Amino acid sequence: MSPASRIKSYSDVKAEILRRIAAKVWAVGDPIPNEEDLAREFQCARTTVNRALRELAEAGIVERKRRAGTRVAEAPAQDMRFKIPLVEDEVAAIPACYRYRRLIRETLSDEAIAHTMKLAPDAPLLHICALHYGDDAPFQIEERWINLSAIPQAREESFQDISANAWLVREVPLSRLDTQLYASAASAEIAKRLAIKAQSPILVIERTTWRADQALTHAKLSYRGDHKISATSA
Amino acid sequence: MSPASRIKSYSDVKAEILRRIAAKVWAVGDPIPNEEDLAREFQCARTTVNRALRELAEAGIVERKRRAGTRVAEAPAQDMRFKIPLVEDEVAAIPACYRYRRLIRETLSDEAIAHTMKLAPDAPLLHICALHYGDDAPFQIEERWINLSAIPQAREESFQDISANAWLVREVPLSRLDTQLYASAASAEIAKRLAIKAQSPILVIERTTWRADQALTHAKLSYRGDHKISATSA
DNA sequence: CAGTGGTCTAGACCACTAA
DNA sequence: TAGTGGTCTAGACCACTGA
Repeated sequence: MSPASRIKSYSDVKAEILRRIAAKVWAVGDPIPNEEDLAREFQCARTTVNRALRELAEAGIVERKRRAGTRVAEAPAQDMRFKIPLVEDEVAAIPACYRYRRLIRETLSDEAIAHTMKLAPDAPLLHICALHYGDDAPFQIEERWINLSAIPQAREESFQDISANAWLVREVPLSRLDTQLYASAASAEIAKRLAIKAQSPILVIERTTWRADQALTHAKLSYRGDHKISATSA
Repeated sequence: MSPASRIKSYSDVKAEILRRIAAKVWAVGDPIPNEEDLAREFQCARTTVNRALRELAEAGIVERKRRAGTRVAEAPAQDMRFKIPLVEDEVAAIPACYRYRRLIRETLSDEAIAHTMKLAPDAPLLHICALHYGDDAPFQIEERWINLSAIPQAREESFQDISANAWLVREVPLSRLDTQLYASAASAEIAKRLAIKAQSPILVIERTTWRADQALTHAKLSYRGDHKISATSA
């Protein structure tokens, strides 16, 4: 093998391991040497090799099991990180001029939403519907249901000047998100709001946010069909 | 503050920091103590605190700058990891019986695709079109263009029994992916293949895979509109 | 230019689990 | 039960960069 000429940092170790996998020195499914042996070969501390392998495992490149060792993963890295920024920033990045308009604010109960949020069918919800514009063209419809038992302070907020999304990011940081993404046909109402034809394809993101297994909010974000979500993965 | 009763591991440190952010002991935008001070408070090694903070920074919860210190991030963690598995596994997870059928295999040049792949307009491409079924219902259309200059060995493969996707994962591991995701209306041809009505909404994933800035393949994966992509994020 | 985070080291103990 | 990865420690040097 190569004399491990200048491998010093954990990222060097990562790069060298990636090189060997790409060059099929270690093929998919194959075991690779244990941390101690690699550390000896690369003349570095085991900690350094450990960090390299740990990060490769997080990225899905290798699979690690105690006692069984480390292997090149079978289905490497098919997962991607999509960045879903605040709409404000999304619009600003186009670039376009951002504008926000609240359409609806009401307190109600909704059986279907409550079910999704795992709440009692008659749980009190604050329902907000709003439009986000880019350069005066409708960009996204945000429909939001807030669990008032969990976030009572939402009662005090009009959401006239700040979107529920932005408010929640400030007010209730660090919630866990469940996200679903799918294509749908625009209903008459949605089509009107997005200024497209009824039955046009739209892209929908549905999200429920949780804190400690309690649902805080549910959101349905509708985009025109031509809206593209991008991601890059190493 | 709390006497830092039983904080021993880096994940305890993470949890405690998250707790303090959620409890607004440290509000969004605020600086938090440096690693040495935290290590003293938690009575652990700085390395332990470092790992906790590093992972929180990777997750977007905090922002770190040398000399300037660590702060609670302004727009915390709006990014998600979507897992896009091999179709085979996706179908098996439903669960349904997976079947594959190749529709087209041809060598051609395509200006638009070549442009996307940053190749010469007349670059030779291998074009594969195939259908993935779940329980005999069309599940996904895979259209694939392979850069034959980069992957000449694809000429030898019929893709009759193995999908381009599965073949590529084995043959060309570790490529970088660019992904785009959007909603569209089914063309007559696509509708027929997916056994849906023309103009129905479909979900499209387009992906280009790269190795060292050279495009290897481009893929267009079309799903019925009701197909949902899910993700969870801490 | 001083203080912060970034990383490496060498050694140790532990938890898990496959052989 | 032996071998692997998982983690902690204490100390050190370095790179960056904002006060």
